[in-house]
Amino acid sequence: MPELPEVETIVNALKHPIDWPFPADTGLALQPGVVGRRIAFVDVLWDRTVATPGVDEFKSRVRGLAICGVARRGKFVLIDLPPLTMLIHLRMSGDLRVVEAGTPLLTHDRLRITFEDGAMLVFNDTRKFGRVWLVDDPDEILHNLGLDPFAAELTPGAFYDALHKKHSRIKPLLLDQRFIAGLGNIYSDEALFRAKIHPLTLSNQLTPVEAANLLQAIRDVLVESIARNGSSIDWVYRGGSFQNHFKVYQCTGEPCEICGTPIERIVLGQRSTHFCPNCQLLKPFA
DNA sequence: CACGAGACCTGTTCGC
DNA sequence: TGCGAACAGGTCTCGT
Repeated sequence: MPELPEVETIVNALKHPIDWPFPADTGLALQPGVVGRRIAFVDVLWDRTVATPGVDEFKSRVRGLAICGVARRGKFVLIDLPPLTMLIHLRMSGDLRVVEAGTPLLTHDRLRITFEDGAMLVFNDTRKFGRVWLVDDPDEILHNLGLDPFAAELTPGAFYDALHKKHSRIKPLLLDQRFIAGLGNIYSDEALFRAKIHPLTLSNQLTPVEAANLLQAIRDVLVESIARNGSSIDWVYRGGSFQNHFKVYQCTGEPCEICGTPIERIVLGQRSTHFCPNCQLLKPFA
């Protein structure tokens, strides 16, 4: 489920007061958080979930550490465990939940952290793409990430300059986490639609006004999604509702909300790409 | 440097 | 009904 709004929603939930009661279901919004809890032990149910260090060292190094904070960087969840940092990437199907003592494991649980008070933080990941790192310095893992879309340094001018240093089609470029950190397939398509930019447009063909519009569209769509706890699709359900506000993503064949033209789907960089062929005209290559 | 293909995984949905 | 193909929120690596 994880693009920036979904990760942000999960991180916000992990920051909840730890004395909140556990809800009857596994709903995200009402679960207690983890900040302040101390780790008793860790169960690794799928070894490859642990990216670094080795499973045994991972387990021994986190034992006894207390969580002092939780944050997001791009699509990474950062768990501050002085003197270490745990990083979690949910990839395609990862999910985190906090459960009370005695709660049984679910089918696709891959890693479980049990705290001294009995509560548990569980990483569930159907497709096994998700990874967890334990490092001294988070920059070991994050050093290649681009700016966060909300970073103050990412001014319209800076965004325009970055676009013009590249000669890439804009859609795959937005998915490149080294270029900008946090966008995925949904929000790239939705932002390009809002900015009326064709996904095949070359990045260095965008004008300053188009660049500014695109940056604003990215921020707008992310803010709106975060306000709705992100998007929930198919069997990966987190209680978000932004999927009800998609304008193009998975709307192939449906009329464009602006002009009525059927939304088209193409494959770009091996990812489904959705756009309105009338609102998002492709400029002739210069 | 830019891009496409293949890997890594499991599950659901679609088409015949 | 059955069965294989296509597809799914991500990212890495390799070859051209």
